[in-house]
Amino acid sequence: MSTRSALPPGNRTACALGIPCRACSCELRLVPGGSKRGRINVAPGARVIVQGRSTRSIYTLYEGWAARYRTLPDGTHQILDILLPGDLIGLPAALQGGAGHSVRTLTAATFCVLDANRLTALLRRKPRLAFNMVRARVREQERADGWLTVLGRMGAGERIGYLLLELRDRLDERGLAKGRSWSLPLMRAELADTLGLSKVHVQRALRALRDKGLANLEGHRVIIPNSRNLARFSGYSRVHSTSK
Amino acid sequence: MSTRSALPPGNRTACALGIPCRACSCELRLVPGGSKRGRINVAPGARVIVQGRSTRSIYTLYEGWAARYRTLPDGTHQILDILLPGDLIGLPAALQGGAGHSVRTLTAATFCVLDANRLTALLRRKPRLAFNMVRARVREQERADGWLTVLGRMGAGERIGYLLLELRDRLDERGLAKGRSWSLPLMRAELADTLGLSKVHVQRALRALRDKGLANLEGHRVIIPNSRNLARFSGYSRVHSTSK
DNA sequence: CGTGCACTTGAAGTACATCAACTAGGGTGG
DNA sequence: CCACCCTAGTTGATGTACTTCAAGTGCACG
Repeated sequence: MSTRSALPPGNRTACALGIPCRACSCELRLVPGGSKRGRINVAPGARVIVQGRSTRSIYTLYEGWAARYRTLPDGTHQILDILLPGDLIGLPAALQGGAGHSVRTLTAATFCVLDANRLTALLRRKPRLAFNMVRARVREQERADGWLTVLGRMGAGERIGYLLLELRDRLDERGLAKGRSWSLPLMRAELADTLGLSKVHVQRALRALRDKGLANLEGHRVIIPNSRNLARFSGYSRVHSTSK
Repeated sequence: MSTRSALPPGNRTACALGIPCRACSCELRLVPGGSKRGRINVAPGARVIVQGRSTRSIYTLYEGWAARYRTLPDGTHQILDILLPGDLIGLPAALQGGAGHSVRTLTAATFCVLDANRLTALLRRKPRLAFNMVRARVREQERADGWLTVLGRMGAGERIGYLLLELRDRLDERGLAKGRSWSLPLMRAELADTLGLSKVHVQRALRALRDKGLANLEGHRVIIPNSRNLARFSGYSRVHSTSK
């Protein structure tokens, strides 16, 4: 657990609820009537949210990586989003009594647990909090729009480049980017399920990217020699984090 | 304009803001400090929101169809969503000072215009309104998740079936579905841009669907002989509208 | 020292895109 | 009225990006 980096204290931009944080990204104790329940540690591969089931808790990811995904009738998966420290988890499962997706950890992880009822009550009473959450949801939709475009219109190499650059920027916003080489705890199959490709073809596209000198993924270590080149190639452009 | 159907008065489920409606789906005059500005009529093909530009207004579509889409550097398009009467338009352009997409009308259309500043002020003061909007955004994300899965994992025929069924259900929620035959004001090129396919291949997949007796799209008239069959084929399942 | 799993590479099939030709309405000017 | 064009739709032929099946490698763990 110590090798993975948790969200640095005091990071507001990454906080899913837009609330000033001290000890942790979801420090709801700072809010009157706060609803924090505590933290839980979870092994890699554990399912935190199960497709179709409702929950009485909402989570924020504090440390480690997770994936939000949908399982199809034929048993295949589509990963809808890679979740990083600071991300909010379980809003639909709590608000709508069941989500159309599951969430499972990709690494060992720590979650902050919030009481769903108390959070929704809080949302009703605190317009500022709800407003921040609307803004956060709008921003998430913009990100989803990007992925719709990627899956609808781009080839395998572009998809991989887009994913790598977006992950790097999201890590960077959270103060978790180390430089031009960083660790990506995703297996080939999980990359494939994210990108809408087969495992085999992900492999070939990775090799092509390496041959072109655009990106290098050996083992689980990412090296992007020139991110501007890769951005141009893959059509990625950073979306500014809504300041404040 | 008279042939297109507007949102029936009093329809709450389809109201983008979750507010009881009387004369119109976005009747913000019912809310204290309401921010309605009036309506505008727009010709088919007009751009209401332009990618990258901010707006001082937010809109709801009152009558007609529109498309939310992203333009790529090479000039191609990806349609991110088909907008129907009752849908909210321009939240990112107003809240974030610029959206990553454009919106253009597919038919002649009428929009209700809201003042963005006054709406955001309202959101800050009225937690109930903001809470409703969070719920609406969460539901929209679930819908976007479905499309991510469709584009990532499904073939051409399934994509078309999914689109037709989802549109029918969304029209139905709004009281605009007429029966088993209805009008779809989308050209082949727009279908292609929605589905992440080429115009030509959309054509072939349509023919295959007709040959299988699953769906019939002649001109701009849709006939689905047995929607359960089509739903099974295309992996579509209706998401219940959040009651209340 | 096998046994299993992630990864890698090769060969063959399929679903899609692209290019190109043709058809059918719908408007316009003569 | 017809000759004209313009655009949306349709169909055929060919190319390509991706999938699937299959075999083999390297490493971790008993």
